[in-house]
Order: sequence, then structure tokens, then C-alpha cells
Amino acid sequence: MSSKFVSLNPEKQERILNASLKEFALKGYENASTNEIVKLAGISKGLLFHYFANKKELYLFLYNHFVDVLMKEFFNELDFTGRDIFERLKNLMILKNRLMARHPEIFNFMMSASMEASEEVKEALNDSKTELMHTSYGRLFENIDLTKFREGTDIQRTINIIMWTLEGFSNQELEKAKKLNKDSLDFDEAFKEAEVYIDMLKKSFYKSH
Amino acid sequence: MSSKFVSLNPEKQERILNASLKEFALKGYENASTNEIVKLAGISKGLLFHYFANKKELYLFLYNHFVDVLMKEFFNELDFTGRDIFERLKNLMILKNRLMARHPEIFNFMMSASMEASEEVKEALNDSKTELMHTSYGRLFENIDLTKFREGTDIQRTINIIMWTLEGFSNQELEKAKKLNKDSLDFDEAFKEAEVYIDMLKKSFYKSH
Amino acid sequence: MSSKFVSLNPEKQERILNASLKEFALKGYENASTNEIVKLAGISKGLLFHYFANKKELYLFLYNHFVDVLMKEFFNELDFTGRDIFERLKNLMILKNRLMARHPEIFNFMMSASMEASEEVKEALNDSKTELMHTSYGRLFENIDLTKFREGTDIQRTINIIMWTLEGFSNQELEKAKKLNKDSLDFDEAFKEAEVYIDMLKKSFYKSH
Amino acid sequence: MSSKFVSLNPEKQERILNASLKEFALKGYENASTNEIVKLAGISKGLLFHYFANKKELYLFLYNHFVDVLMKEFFNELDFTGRDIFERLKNLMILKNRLMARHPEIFNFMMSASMEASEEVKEALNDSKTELMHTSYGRLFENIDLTKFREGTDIQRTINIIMWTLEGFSNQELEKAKKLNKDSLDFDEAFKEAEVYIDMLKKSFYKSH
DNA sequence: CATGAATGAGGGTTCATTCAT
DNA sequence: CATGAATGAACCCTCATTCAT
Repeated sequence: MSSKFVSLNPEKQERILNASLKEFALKGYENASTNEIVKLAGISKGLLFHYFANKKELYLFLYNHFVDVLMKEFFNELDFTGRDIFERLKNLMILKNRLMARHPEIFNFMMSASMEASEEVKEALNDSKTELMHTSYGRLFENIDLTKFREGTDIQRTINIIMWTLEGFSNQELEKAKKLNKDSLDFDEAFKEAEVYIDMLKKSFYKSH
Repeated sequence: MSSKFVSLNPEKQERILNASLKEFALKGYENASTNEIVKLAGISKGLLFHYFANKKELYLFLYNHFVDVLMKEFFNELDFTGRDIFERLKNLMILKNRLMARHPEIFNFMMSASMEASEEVKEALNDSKTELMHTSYGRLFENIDLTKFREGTDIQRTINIIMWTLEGFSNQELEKAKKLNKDSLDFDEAFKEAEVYIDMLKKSFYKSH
Repeated sequence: MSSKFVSLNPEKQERILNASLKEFALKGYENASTNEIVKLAGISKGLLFHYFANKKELYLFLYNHFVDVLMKEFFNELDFTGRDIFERLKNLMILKNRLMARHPEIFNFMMSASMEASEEVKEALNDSKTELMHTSYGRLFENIDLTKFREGTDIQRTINIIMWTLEGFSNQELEKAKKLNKDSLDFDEAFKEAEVYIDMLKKSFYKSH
Repeated sequence: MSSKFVSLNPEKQERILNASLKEFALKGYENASTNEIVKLAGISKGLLFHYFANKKELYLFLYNHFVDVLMKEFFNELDFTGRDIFERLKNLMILKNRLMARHPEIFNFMMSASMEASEEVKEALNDSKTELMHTSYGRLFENIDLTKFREGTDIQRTINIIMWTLEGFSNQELEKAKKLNKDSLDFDEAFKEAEVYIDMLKKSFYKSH
């Protein structure tokens, strides 16, 4: 249905996409107003529904579109040449932050999408989301150097501990930044702190030399 | 304003509370319909607004009410006699799971509340929430046995790692359960798995003997 | 119906009367809220409707009650001993102003009542109002001294001119006061100005001597 | 916002305008029901708010629109060629009556508007109203023949007396007509009576010859 | 392709009035 | 006498969606 959309004047495409992004990120799915979107995009009411059968389709298209945008940049810039799992996870964190600084509105939208309460849309969302997860996580652990771990280490669970720790730290920093009303966190400081945690985990799970 | 409510026929109170709980948990603050609530509760439109000045007051009352309910049971059943931090966190997890199994609808509501996007309600929520956090977290780390940790351990950060790990594990199990459409997770199995993680962390951060 | 009301504890009567007066004066008939009235009066919802069958009856009772209050004071204090029509009209103006200063809330209510747009109440109001007019106007022109007018004067129409002039002047001053947000007009100055008009009219319609 | 309205099918415009006019005139701003208006106009609820952002905007648009309509006819038909103040005031009265007979509903609305109690609308109304007053009153006294007045006449106050008299007379006739449930007063008779008052005033304030 | 007029159900909230206690 | 819980229609306004042009 929304296939017509891609063959539209790209500048107008952009306007519609950005207007929708902003409105949905700000108000969530149900409370976002298509009236507001067309006003922001400078198009007529009818045109929006010419390209998208309904609000839901627009929302889902938006979601998939910006997941694609993000994924494309993500895999372009991701450096997984090293085989050290910590190196890879650190790179992942850095990249994530770089992307967030580059596209704050898209991240706002993604965040709001991941917390979306509307039944009408939640289910359809999850499908795409998990698909994304699988694609990305597959490569993260490909060919990592297992010899660095102490002998007898429960690799799978250890990796979980590492990831949960880094995730927990990441969320903590984000919370802090939100509380201080900063758009992006103080990257250098947070990075140094992350290194401390990484060293602690290395000392715990890597062979000592 | 909503003080009239507490002196109402308890059975009707219950009906109103449960109807609101369900509707808000399902649809979030903004999209929940007071029409739906009164229909579910079997009362007239006017009566709801006789007890609560407006939707927001109802929501906030609900939140505070169920936080109280939860907290009361929580502190009644919490066992913090032991001084081992792992023991306490394990107890905490178990208790949390027990409460979730006992009041699944309340937890649904609390989850939806904690992700509430509506500006109108977010702020008022945070106040109560952080207050709750402080009260509960204060006791969690009171008088724990620090001598068990290896010498030179960075206690603060180590505790963070432990908590993030258990949190991460907990969320993982919940996700699994949701995916399988089970209301409550297989408690015994999850518990055994948690013990494995706890042992790993103990081996890493406690003195070996 | 509202006859029960008069045999009620006078202090409570007062509270109900004053609360109603204030609310109706402020918001007009339709927009006045019986909820607000009972809150202000400190009585229960049911009691109000125990004494007054409905809102309309309360309003009409209020109107008639305060018309009576006003009329009683009015006729008590009115000085119609002199036979000069100008003297009487001047006295009337002065008295009117004195009453307004004494009972501003009642006058607010009366003003709002006279501009009442609600169909439900307009008609019933007019009946009482004209009745009031007739009673009061009868005495105003009783036994005035006609010999002071020039010979051949059309007395009836001359009196109309005098009254319309004084009325017009009165309204003008009231408007001025309202525009300056003063509660009561500067009485002395207005009075002096009124005298000027009266002298002009005297010169026009009274015999010169 | 209401600019869309003017480019609408004129016949439907008319229906909306007339329905609103009638409802507002009858019930006043606050008590007028937009439900009633759309029913009367034969349009859907949504359409009204497609054209007017809210009730207030509709009301104000209506007011300004019909002030314009009236003013246009008024200035088209007004004859101020003569320099005699009585002539002008008489012309004014006649014109006012002609317009009232032509557009009784508009006058009903204007009357109700001028007595509008609603705070929400009163202020915005006064702005336009006083503007209208200034425009119209400026021309009324432009270049009138002052030589006709007796020497030593207090012109300003005399004009006030004349105006208040004619106003008072006008209102009296209107009241009479309303009481007899006549839509328009018996014009010829009222006119003759007005001439009597004018002659009386002329005899009082003009030079005798 | 593109417009925006048109719909009508639904949103939260207020209200005068009733009636069991 | 007095209470206040309970009703449900009415209030203004918003909305996604349709369709004639």
C-alpha cells in the first residue's frame, strides 16, 4: 500500500517523514494527530491517506524506515575487526552514542516506540524489533577470542554478565543525563567510568598474566 | 478530593479500582477511556467524577494506592536478617516474583506507569516513585557484611555489577515468559539459574576459602 | 414550596441566601452551579433541594426576597415630603446610590438578573419587576407641585425628558466608574454635575422669576 | 483560522451564520449549544469546528461579521448632509428603526451581545464595540450648526440631554412593542411622537424667532 | 496527484436533580 | 431534618478517515 510513497518527490517524502517522526515521538501513537502531521509537513489531509492506508500503516512504515536508516549506518560504522569481546562491546557503546548524538529525533521516536502502550501497534512492532535484534546480535559474538577467558569459564553466562553490566551502566548514565536535562551525556567522563567497569570484569573473567 | 472515595462501600471501591487498574495498564494514561472504566466498573459516568475530580487525579490515586498496597506486603514479607548481600538480593528477587505472581494486574499497571509518556502525569509520578525507591534502597544495603569481599574490592561498583546482573537476568526471564504467553514464569527453574549466576559472582568478588 | 425555607434556622437561611446571591451574581442563572452554592453555604446537596424544588425556584425566591429587602429600605428612607419634582428625583438618585454602597452584592445580583438571557427565567422575572416599578413610580409623582412649570407645559412629556436625562446621566457615571474599576463612583463630583443638568432643565421648563 | 469559512459554499455559510445567530441571541454566549447550532444548520458537529477553532471564535466572528453587515448598510443609508443636530438625530433614529425592521434577528443578537455577561467573551467584544462607537459618533457631531442654539447654551451638555431623551423615548417604544409582542413598532405613530419631543427640546434650546 | 470539506463517534467533564439512609 | 451517593444527558471539542472535485 505504502509502496507508492517511495516513488514520490524525495523532498516531500522527507517532509512527511520528519513531520511524522516529530509528532509520534512527542505524543506517542494514539495521541499523535494526523492533522498536526499534515500541517507540519505542509501537505493536505487527503495526500497522507493517499500514501498510507491509515495511521497505523504510517507508523509502522516510519518505524521500519528509521530502523533501516539506523541499521545501515550502524553496520557501516561498526568495527568488529578485533576479537576481544570487551573491545567489541565498548565499540558498540561508543557507536550507539555517536548515532544518538547524530539523530536525536530518531532515537526519541525509537524510545517512544519501544514503550508504546497502544495495543493496536504493539504487536506489529515487536515482530520487526526482534528481527532487528537477531541480525545485530549474531555478528556481535562471531569469532570472538575465547582463549582470553580463564579456563573453565562459563562463557555464555559470563557474556551475559558483561552485557547486563554495560547495559545497566548505560541506562544509569542516560537517566542521569535526563535528570539534568542534558541532551547528551558527558561522553568522556562516562567513557572513563565504563573503562573502570570493564577492567573489573576483565580482572574477574580473563586470565591474569 | 478523592478522600470521599475511601469511605465508600468497599465492594464498589474494589470494582472501581480494578476497572481503572485494568484499563490504565492496558492502554496507558492518555488512551485509557473513562467511559470504558465506568462500563467495566458498572457505575455511572457521573459517579467516577464524584469521587475523582478528573482523570489525572484518579490515575495518581491509583498509583499511590497500589504502591502502598505493594509496599505494605513488601516490607511485611521482606527478610533482611542475614548480612550477606547476595542473600538479600536473592530474597529481594524471590519476594518480587512472589508479589508479581500474586498481583499480576498491579504489576502490569506499575510497569505501564513507569513507562508513562504523558507529560501531564509523568512528573507527579516521579516524585512518589523516587521517594519509594529511597525508602526501600536504604534498607537493602544497611549493615551488610563487607568482610566477605576480597581485599581491595571496589564495593560500590561491585554491588552495581551484581544488581545489574540480577536485574538483567530477571528481565530476561520475564521476556521469555511473556513470549510464551505464560502469566508467571517457571519459578523453580529460574531460581536455580539465578543461583548459578550468584555463584559466579561470588567466586569473582568474594574471598576464596 | 419554598415556604418551608422561611421557618428555618435564620443563620442557615442567611448562609444559603448569601451563597446563592454571590454565585448567581457572578455567573448568571444557567452557569451558576448548585454544587458551588452548597459548598459556599456549607450545607448538603439534598438540603438545598429540600427547600427549593429546583434551581429556578431558588433563583426566583432569591430575586423576590432581595427585591423585598431593597424595597423595604427604599421606602423607609425615601423622603418625598417636598413637592418639587426635581427635588424628588434628586433624592431618588441619592438614595439609590446609598443603597448601592450599602449592598453592593445585591445590586450586582439585580443587575445580572435584569440582563438575564436564560429563557427559563426571563419571563418570570419580568412579572415581578414591572410590579415593582408600578408600586414605586406611583408615589414618585404623587402630589407634585405643577405650578412651577411654565404655563402651557406638556407636563407628562416634560417629566419624561427630565427622567431620561437623569437616567442617562446616571448610566454614564456608572459606565465611567466601571471602566475605571471603581466599586462606587465619586459621589460628590457626580452629584455636582447632576445639579448642573438639573439647573439646565429647570431653566428650560420652570417659570423664570 | 476562520478564514477558511469565507471561501465556503455561500448557501451553507448562510445556514451556519443564521443558526448561530439565532442560538446565541436566544441563549447568550455560554448557554448557547453548539449541538443546537449544528442541528439547526443541518451540518455535522465536526464541520463547525473545522471552520471555527472553538465556540468563542465562532461567536466573535459572528459579532464582527454582523457588525460589518450593519455598519455597511448604516453608512450607505445615513444622510448627514443637513447641519441641524435634531435633523441628524432624527435621521439616525429612523435609520436605526429601518435596520431593525430589516434585520430583527441581527438586532436581537447585538442586544444580547451588548449585555453579554460571560467573562470569556466580554473583553474581546468591547474592543470592537468601542471602535465601532468612535467611528460612528465622530461623524454624528461633525460640523453641526451651533448658531441655532440660544446664546450662552452649554452645548455639550445640551446635546447630552437631547440624546438621552431620544434614547429614552426609543427604548420606551421598544419596550411597548415587546410587551405587545409586535416585532416592529408602529413606525408612523412613534415618529410623530418623537417629533413632539424634538419640538419641545428645540423650543428649550434653540433661539426663538 | 492533490485538495480540504465533511462525517459522527468518542474524548473528559459538569450538571441539576433524586432518593435511600 | 439532613446527608451525599448516584444518575445520565448534555457540554465543547478532537479525531482518523472518506470522497467529490
